[in-house]
Amino acid sequence: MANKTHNTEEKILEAAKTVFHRKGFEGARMQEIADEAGINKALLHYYFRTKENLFDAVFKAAFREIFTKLFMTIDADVPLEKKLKNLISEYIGFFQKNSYIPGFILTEMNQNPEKIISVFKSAPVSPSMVFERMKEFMYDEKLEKTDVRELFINILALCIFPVVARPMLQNIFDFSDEQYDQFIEKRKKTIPQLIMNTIRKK
Amino acid sequence: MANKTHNTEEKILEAAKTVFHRKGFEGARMQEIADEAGINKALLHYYFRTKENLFDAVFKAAFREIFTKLFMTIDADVPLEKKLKNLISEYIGFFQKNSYIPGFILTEMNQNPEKIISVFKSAPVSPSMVFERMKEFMYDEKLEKTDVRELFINILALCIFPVVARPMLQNIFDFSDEQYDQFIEKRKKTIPQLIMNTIRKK
DNA sequence: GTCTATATGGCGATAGAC
DNA sequence: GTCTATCGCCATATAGAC
Repeated sequence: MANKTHNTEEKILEAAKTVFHRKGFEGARMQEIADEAGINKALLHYYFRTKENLFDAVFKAAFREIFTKLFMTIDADVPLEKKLKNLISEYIGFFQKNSYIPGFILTEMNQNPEKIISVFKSAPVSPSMVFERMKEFMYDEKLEKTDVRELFINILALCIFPVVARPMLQNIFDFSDEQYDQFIEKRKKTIPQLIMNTIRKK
Repeated sequence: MANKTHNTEEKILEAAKTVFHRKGFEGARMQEIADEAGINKALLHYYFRTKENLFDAVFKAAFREIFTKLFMTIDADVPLEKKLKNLISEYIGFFQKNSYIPGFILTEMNQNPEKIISVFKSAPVSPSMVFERMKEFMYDEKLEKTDVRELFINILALCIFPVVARPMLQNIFDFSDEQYDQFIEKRKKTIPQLIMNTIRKK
């Protein structure tokens, strides 16, 4: 007979994910997480002992998710232009399904940088690995002299900002949810074009 | 003899700005704000009654600051290419001096979108005014067929993301504070080039 | 207007029964 | 493993003297 450890633990993590993503560490309430999971508050502490432990688990998962995705797409064996297109398109697609993750990471990064950086260093897939992999790949191609760091940041900025600033931007443009989704969808094509413009052999 | 209302009120606002920018609404403590202002906790409530009132004042100020800056630069009477260059360069310069503001706005926007949107609507300088002004201006020029909304978002993304994601990026690239500042400085030139590439008559 | 002292409530965490 | 009840603390907010 299987005990209920895994079931309950996963329910808790799922609930914690929802609440932490929406409210951040300081804003989240253990009671709210318990309600979301359909269990008692004491049980949260039985499984994770402290709010901080629970948060760490959620943050690490979010972090792994977003950078594993980046890594996989960069590592595929296809030509540069195609790869950039895939990278950007799949990355944006990922955000459409996981729109809370980027804001969550940026928020906690700004409010507790030291702690968050320690997560970077211990992570199995680190941002710097992703960046190094990208650098290697870029040097293999004959391209316009390009600062790869700048390229890296530009791609992330163009993909992530529209997701994170969505409440503001949607309001400015007076877009419905559907219209904004379509707008993002269109960027899967326009961002690769914009990026290729900056690195293509003249 | 002037009473001390304005002096004290300004001291409080200045202190609250510092603490809220660093910790966000939930993370900030009234005691910490009082200490920062060199006054007593009870006095905060005498002037602003609730933490929320105090926060609103700070948020509105941050909001006004960032969009007034955008508006001013867009509204200057110079040719397009020059204007874009100024806009981006001055906007980035503004962030170098006010690096907490973008992260602060994004954080609170993600954690309480409804409330934040109400600030947008009541603000004297609204983001949509800035956007409309930019749109008018773009149509006066003969340019590559361009979605002005997309252009607007791209500029904001490229300027703001490196500031907001600084803790992560600085860690990835293993940059010192000075090196990262230089890196941002360089973007005052490269971002306008990149943007002009996308809209210049072919 | 500014302070000290205190009320009030909520939150993370634990004790202990089942 | 899961629950109810409760502790102890800390944060916002108020009362009231000066």
